[in-house]
Amino acid sequence: MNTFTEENYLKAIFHLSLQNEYASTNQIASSLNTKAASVTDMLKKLADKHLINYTKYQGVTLTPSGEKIAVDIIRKHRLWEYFLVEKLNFKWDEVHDVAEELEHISSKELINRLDEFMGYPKYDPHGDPIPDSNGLFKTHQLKPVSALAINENGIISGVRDHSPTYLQYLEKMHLTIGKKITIREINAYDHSLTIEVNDQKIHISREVANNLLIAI
Amino acid sequence: MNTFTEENYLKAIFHLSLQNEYASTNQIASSLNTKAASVTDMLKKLADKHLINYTKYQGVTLTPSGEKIAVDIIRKHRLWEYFLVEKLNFKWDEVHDVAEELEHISSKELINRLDEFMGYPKYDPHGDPIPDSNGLFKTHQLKPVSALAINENGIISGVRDHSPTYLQYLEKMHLTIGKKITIREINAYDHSLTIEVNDQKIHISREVANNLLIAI
DNA sequence: TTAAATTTTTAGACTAATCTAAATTTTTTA
DNA sequence: TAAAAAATTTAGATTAGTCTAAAAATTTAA
Repeated sequence: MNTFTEENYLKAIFHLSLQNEYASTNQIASSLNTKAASVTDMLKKLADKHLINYTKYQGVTLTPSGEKIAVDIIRKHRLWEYFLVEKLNFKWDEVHDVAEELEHISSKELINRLDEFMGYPKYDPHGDPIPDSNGLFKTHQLKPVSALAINENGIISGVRDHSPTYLQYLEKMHLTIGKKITIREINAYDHSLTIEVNDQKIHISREVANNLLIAI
Repeated sequence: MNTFTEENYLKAIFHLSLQNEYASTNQIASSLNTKAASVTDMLKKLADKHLINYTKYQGVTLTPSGEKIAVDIIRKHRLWEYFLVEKLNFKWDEVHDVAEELEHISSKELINRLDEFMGYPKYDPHGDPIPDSNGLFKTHQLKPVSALAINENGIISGVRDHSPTYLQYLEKMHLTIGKKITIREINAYDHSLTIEVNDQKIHISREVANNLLIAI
């Protein structure tokens, strides 16, 4: 079994590798709020355990066994988030920190029964796909709202920013997972948008549109 | 916030103090599967934090703030056990180890919502009382089945041994929480008993009867 | 009531994870 | 393409929790 800290490193490397194909020491340090020197130490340890591919100064990728552990943690994180929202009435902006703790509970039996209890959900409250017990999950194709043209429409299916402030803002604007939106106007100067949701026109900035994702 | 280890020490001291009024270094060591020297170190640390009353060589008791933390952990442990059995269909002999992990999840919000979700249960699957969010709980009066006389009856309300083997045995004999039993025969030689449950006579040893508790 | 047995504490060491400061390597840029 | 900047690693400490072995205190029992 691995420590919580090792699990957090593997998870961070997994997420960073999705964007960049490999993770650098500084990226890992900043995503874990730690220092580069601490990261180097841990990378050596994870490499000794054959969980990452590591060459000094060259960044790291996960080995298959490292990836398995990371995906397992992500499965647990997302299932717990679903549980918190669907069963305990948490808001989608309140679940992250609690799930960060719950994801380290080790029992496989627990997580599989929780999955069953909830009816094998496919997506968490933020639209992120939940890996099944074999670690398999669809990476559904998404694009930002800012990539849509006038009069195009789409279903809100994910977010690129998981911060409470952003999620609270979306909630207030009724821009939640599953909602259908249509682009009505695009401001040529600042790229802000007027969009239609629930038959109402609302105005959102480019920044907001960039972080809001639509199913392709 | 305290570490998992500190929480486990406080919980162990709480449980030992119920039986003995104070906890000794060796008792703590054996209940935590660690060595006396390690316990002494930790006792100093907990005393510095004013969570225990500690005088060298004299054993320890919890201070009010130490007890509050211990009761909080016990509340979480028992609520999670209830959840595992009632919602996720775990057996009563399968929940202990998972609850040992879950009890350290820190969110108060989580545990209070879980409590609400389950309808504020008063007892866990083994009959132990669940403290409420203020740390209050009834210590209901219980006595072992071995203290009953012939033809006396009672409702099974708790166990003194929480080991999986014992719980599995009780389950097999239908000696579960809430069942009504009547004493029919007491063997003068080995103090084993013939008791009636579900209109069936079964035979149990003195040891089994000693660890099975009846409401007074 | 003193010697033996038991319990507890101290001393000193080890591991995991972290840090700062300094050294080294890689990347950028002029 | 060499000097400057940035990124990364090494060196040496620190903290939490643990251990073994030895010393000290308490309890038991002859």
